[in-house]
Amino acid sequence: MRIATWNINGAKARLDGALTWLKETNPDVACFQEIKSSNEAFPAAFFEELGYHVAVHGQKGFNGVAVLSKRRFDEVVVRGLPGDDGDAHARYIEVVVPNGSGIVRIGNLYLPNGNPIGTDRFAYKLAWMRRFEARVRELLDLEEAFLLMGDYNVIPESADAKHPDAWREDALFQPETRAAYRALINLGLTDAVRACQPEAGVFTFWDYQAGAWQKDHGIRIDHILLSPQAADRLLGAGIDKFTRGWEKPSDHVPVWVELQDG
DNA sequence: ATGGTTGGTAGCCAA
Repeated sequence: MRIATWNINGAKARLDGALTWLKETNPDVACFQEIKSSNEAFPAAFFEELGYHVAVHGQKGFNGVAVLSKRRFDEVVVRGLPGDDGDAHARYIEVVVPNGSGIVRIGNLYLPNGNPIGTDRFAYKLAWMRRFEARVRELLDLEEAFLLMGDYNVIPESADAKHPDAWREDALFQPETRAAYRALINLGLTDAVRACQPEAGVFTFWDYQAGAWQKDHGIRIDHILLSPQAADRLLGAGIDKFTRGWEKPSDHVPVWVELQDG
């Protein structure tokens, strides 16, 4: 089964592009981030027409995540990242979908950007990452196949940026940010794209500004992390770079994995 | 060093 993630940067602005991409690549599951839409305003009916079941954790104007699945799923495990009842940002939704005779759990995340550094926004990013690690530890105890995918807003290594020095003062490339991400990997998760495309210069984001796309000034910040049981089933991973060249593109491109059916 | 662009929403914020 193909499972994909895409920061679409606005469900309304990207509706045509998202539908075109779904028809062209036909993922079994698609996770969207930055839908910038309430649950009510999310255009679920258009996706349902393509055969998807839809679960949304929306927020008007900012943030917001959604999961589309061709296989019917009953279980939305959580809406909103656990661990802080005072956090109103819609940045996490977790579902369980069928995979053959088994199941696969999918956490769809939109990790805080955290800029500028030295502000409460950066502190919020790091606190969010600590809460996320706590959730990952709970999931690992279940010893099941799960994927944690989305816009991590983390550049893991220098090889994940065309010009790493341009990001030295950025929240996405701070030592604390990278250490918090590394801590997740060190729990035993597999970075699917790293495993399948270990070369430098594989990017998922190009800024709208300053001709970043034309100059290939990209970064890799959208990731799919696999539990050991999911990694056992990994057949391939890739990036749909072609969408960045479309009319009215998102500044992010989709990332996907192919998993063996269970 | 600055400004460059896009999206959502209503005179700016977030990225």
